[in-house]
Amino acid sequence: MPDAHPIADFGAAVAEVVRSIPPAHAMTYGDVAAVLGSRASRAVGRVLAFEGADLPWWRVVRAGGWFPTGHEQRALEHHRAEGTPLVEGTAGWRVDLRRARWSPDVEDAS
DNA sequence: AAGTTGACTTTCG
DNA sequence: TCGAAAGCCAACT
Repeated sequence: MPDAHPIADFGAAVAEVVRSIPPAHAMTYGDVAAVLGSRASRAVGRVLAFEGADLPWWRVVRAGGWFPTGHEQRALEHHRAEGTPLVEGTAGWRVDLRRARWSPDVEDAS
């Protein structure tokens, strides 16, 4: 698996996974953590808060498809622009994980 | 070295 | 079905 930069930190691994998410798709924090072999969903959020400046963090959502706390509006704008399947709920808009959920190990086998 | 925090998840009431 | 509590992992103090 060719990678331009050395990956040795949890944050770097999270960054790679998030970047591997194609448009119109999304993953949950738990899924990303599972890909890394851990359940550190919280640590994933922490990484996105720091590295997310250059990452499509809006493609990573909470369990159920809702956007991260405090960034719902920001993520919503991105998803509307990307064309991610959204569903309207009483609490607002959420990602339709039934269609948008995606795993990096399915198509990105390199 | 030990305790607290956090862009979370899951289970029990 | 909805709400609160405990659980987990990694980073920071």
